[in-house]
Amino acid sequence: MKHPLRLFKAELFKALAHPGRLKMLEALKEGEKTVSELQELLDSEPASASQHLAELRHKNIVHARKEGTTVFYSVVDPRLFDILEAGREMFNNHVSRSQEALDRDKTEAGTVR
Amino acid sequence: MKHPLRLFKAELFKALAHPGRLKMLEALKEGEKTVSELQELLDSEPASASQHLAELRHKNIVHARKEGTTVFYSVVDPRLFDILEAGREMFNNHVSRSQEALDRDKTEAGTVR
DNA sequence: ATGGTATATGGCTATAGTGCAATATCACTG
DNA sequence: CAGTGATATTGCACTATAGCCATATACCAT
Repeated sequence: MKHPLRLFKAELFKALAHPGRLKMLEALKEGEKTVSELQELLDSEPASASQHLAELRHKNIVHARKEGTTVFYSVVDPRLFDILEAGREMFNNHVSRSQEALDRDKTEAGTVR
Repeated sequence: MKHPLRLFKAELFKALAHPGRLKMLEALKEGEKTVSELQELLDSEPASASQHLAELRHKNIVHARKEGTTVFYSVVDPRLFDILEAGREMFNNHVSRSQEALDRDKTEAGTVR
């Protein structure tokens, strides 16, 4: 393979690049959740959630534990939550910057040149 | 908008979900780079790199500074590098786990049951 | 059978890569 | 200093591939 690390990262971020999957993963921060619980988070068909979970499973981002007929999911590496957290921070910074830009423009608009 | 934070994250990770863009962003850890320099990292047409940069630009992940005919790119929020770093750690953990699994299987294979 | 999940398939949209044209700036040269 | 060419970067049109959702079907433990 050409560059395993970069390919892994690309696959990882691809797995995170979807609001539904993000929502489910965020929910898993509290610990194990059943498929049914995760499905309820998404406003789409149950099968859809199952497909998203399969993707996360295949990339070894989550682990499935079967107990009777119900399946419990959990994230494999807690480091994942750091990534999600950093993403949130970047969002906050992004909003701050936008706000500052707005303020700056407003001020300049009222300035006599 | 439904949930700006999650949408932002999804867009962010989508932007990172490509080996070429990752490579360019990683290179920007050292500081500003020109488009030409970044293009050389990718083994594809110059136009391709330019499009990827445009995508990163539109999502406010990188900033473009024009000087004459050459354009210098830099990342807007250094927190991005933490995400990349966490991704790398997850890769390392992933390989470790795989290796352990292999060792375990090997041992079990040689074990009389 | 039924409940809880998973997979297969088809249609639709989005994204990637390529080749080529367009624009902008700089460096010459006449 | 107009004209020409070289360089840097972007935009556009096209084709190919990948992702998403929904419907339908299969699995598996009770």
